[in-house]
Amino acid sequence: MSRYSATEIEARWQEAWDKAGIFRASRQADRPKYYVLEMFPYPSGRIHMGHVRNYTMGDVIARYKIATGHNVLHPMGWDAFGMPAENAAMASGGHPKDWTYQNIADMRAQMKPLGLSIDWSREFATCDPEYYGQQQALFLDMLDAGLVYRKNAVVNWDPVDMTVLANEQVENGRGWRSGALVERRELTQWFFKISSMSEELLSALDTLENWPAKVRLMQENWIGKSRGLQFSFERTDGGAPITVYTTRPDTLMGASFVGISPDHPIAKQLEAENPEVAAEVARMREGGTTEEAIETAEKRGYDTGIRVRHPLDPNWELPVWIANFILMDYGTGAIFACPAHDQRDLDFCRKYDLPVIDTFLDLDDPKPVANTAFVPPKEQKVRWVNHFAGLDVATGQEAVDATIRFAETAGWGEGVTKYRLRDWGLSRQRYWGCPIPVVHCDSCGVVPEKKENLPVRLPDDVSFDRPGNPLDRHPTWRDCACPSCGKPAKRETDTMDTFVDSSWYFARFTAPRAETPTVMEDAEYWMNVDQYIGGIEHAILHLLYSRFFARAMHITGHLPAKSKEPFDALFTQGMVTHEIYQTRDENGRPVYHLPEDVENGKLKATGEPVEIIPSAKMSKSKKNVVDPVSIISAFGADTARWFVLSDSPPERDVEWTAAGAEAAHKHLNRVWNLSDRIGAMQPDASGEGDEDLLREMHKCIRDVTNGVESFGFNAAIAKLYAFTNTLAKSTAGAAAQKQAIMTLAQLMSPMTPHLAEDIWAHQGGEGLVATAPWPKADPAMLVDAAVILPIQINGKRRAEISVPVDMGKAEVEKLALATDAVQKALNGAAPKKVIVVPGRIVNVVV
RNA sequence: GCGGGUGUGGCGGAAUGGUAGACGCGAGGGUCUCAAACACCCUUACCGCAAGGUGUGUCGGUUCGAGUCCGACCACCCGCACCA
Repeated sequence: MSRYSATEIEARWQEAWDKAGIFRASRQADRPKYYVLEMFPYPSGRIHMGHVRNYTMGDVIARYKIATGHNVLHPMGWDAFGMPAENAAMASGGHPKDWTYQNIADMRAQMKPLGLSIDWSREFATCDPEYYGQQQALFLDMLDAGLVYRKNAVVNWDPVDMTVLANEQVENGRGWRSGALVERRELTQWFFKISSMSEELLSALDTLENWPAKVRLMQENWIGKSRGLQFSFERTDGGAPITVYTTRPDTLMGASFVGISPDHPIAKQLEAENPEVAAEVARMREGGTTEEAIETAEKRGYDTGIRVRHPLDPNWELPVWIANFILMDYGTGAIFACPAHDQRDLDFCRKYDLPVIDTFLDLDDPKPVANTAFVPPKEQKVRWVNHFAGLDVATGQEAVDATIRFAETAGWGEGVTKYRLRDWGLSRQRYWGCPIPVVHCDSCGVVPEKKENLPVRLPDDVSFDRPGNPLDRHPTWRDCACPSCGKPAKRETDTMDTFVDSSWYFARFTAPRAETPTVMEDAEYWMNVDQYIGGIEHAILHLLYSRFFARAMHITGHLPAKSKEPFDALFTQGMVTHEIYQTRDENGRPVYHLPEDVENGKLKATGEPVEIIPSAKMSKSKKNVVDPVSIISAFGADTARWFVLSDSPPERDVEWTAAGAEAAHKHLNRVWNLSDRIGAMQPDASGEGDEDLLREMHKCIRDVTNGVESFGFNAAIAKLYAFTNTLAKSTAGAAAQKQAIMTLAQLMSPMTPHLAEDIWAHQGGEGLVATAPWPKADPAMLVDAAVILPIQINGKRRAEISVPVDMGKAEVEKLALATDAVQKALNGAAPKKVIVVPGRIVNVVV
């Protein structure tokens, strides 16, 4: 008898797959294709358990699809541009390129032992000139198509990273990577016209049926479509009218004041002229922009002294206030406040003693607003106090529509649809990114580089001893000839946001070595991604940008029309979490400890007890990390794969526990021993219960297949556990047991491919289990001859009977009524009602 | 504040409106062993000696029957842009 040695068999089978080339994808018109993709990693240098979980899920799908006859594309690459490489270069003096490629080599070496069914021949990194050169070509095509433009813009400047951040990359007023307070600066920037597709990107969300509803909703909110009324208030001093946008124009008769943002041109003008305003506005701008700060921040306002006329009553004058809760970059940066129906406005008016006017009342409880604004859902009917368009009882939505029509007819306002989505600023003042392929010429202006000169390569001879962009201070790289007039000119030194790199890599995988961004035949064949898998953290940015890019690539002829939505199905997996072990230093500050240094709640080294903090996402700072490499060397890849799939539903977080990992390993050992035992049986040995075993086997095929198809990996694994237990206890003959163990190996092969392969070979299976056709459940074997029916009395289970599966309702009822429990409950009386659900249950109502 | 999600044993979690707690962990008991480890077997929602009763966050409702459907509420988690 031999022993299960994961290290030995895993290396052997990986070599066998490699040799057979079974994961190499090529176009085959006669087979259905399947493209499965996991979000590609940033090459940090170390894989973590989150990667293992992400790639294992994709691998299960990929291997299952291979077994069901699909031509599978399952590629892998590296999201390799970005600031950590520059940070590392600044910290330790190396070159971002060397750092990145070394990390890629390290990570690839850590990933390969996982035994993933990846077509490594398609691998690329976004920092390969062959990739970013094609990205530059795409950029030029998009420029041609009017999808890229330059404008002066106030940008978020990160003073630590010395770079511009997209609005979306600013978190609570701080840079999302550096955490530094963001400053506002004006620069000329390149923008993608993503806002030109707002409506399209919004309405197409409805077609993404196989995306999580949550992600679609997040994108919907991000695009932020609203319908409202735009109109102007005339100033009594004859100054330029103040234009406001409102989604509740129906409350105009409840207007209390006009509010403008501290960044509104009028506020800025007053700020420049009047020191008192300047001081007040400065106070409004300070204070955190965090949720908490905003929640607790007091409403602040300043009466400008400006007065405006109400559009419906020239004698009605409203004051104009600067208010800290009005944002300049939404709508027009000016509003009218209706305190009766907006809590913010109400708080403000109570503070500054401004009037509160009810415009509509609750039908059931028509009392005036006191200190809580009356804000019913827009679908709720309310009674109007004084509606200029003559409404009496109507919903808010009806009133909004009526008001817009009224204003348009009267000519003092217009209905406007606005989107919150803003254009995507892509310029970054960084070295380690894709150079923007344009040239600045004194005579010709901004000139696109010629395609034959692509890629515009990053120079290698750069240093990072000073902050800022080394391309700016490079002695020769900037100098070039103008592509248009040939005179000396300067290259653009900005590089692209790394979100550009990840916005089309999925398309590049279909033709990774092509001399054009894509090849239409390959894109036609392989696109779309049938199943995309990744973290929820990319719900908005990456996925929205990719949707935009896919459309842009269609417009520029790089993708077929069907790829406008590039990801047919999306799955967002949960995180891997772990308990946190903490002690405190002499100053009471927390000190964290790696799980491998802790045993039974004590530090291995000193015996000091640790405080155990409930599980959280694995993070280096909390040291609650488990290194996949050490798990693989201790237990093997199959154990790690099995465990990350087994304990929780894939969309939820899974808690890594040492006990769980050991249990997974024990189980795989048990399966291996089982195969060993069955292999040693006399081939013609007969036994008891062949049919029972095979029936269970077919049920297991059905359940595991359903589980894999529906991302119920944990449920599929539970069924595999149960069937293994059944097989271990079976006394069936050798032939049945052999069939059972081989089927078990096949069903396990997407999750634990190496072990499955070894068992398959041990049992004399033909070829590789990786390419063996997926087993089919025989419907006839799924139906049991007899079924146990629970008997309920008034909905409570009291007894059970065993009946043939095809027994008629009347007969079942007779048997049920004859049971002791029912007889006792009836006590001679007739039942009020008997419900018989065939094959399920009998309920007797007494 | 707005939007979304989740609440089931000691723990992770199963359950097309039909036997709540599959499967795993942990725990307890046993076999083997000089002993331990490994392995294997049994038990394990709670209360109760038992009969029996109670149980899926809380309260109500629909139903022959509710973890599942409906209403209100509570708690926790996630996202967000005070979005007019």
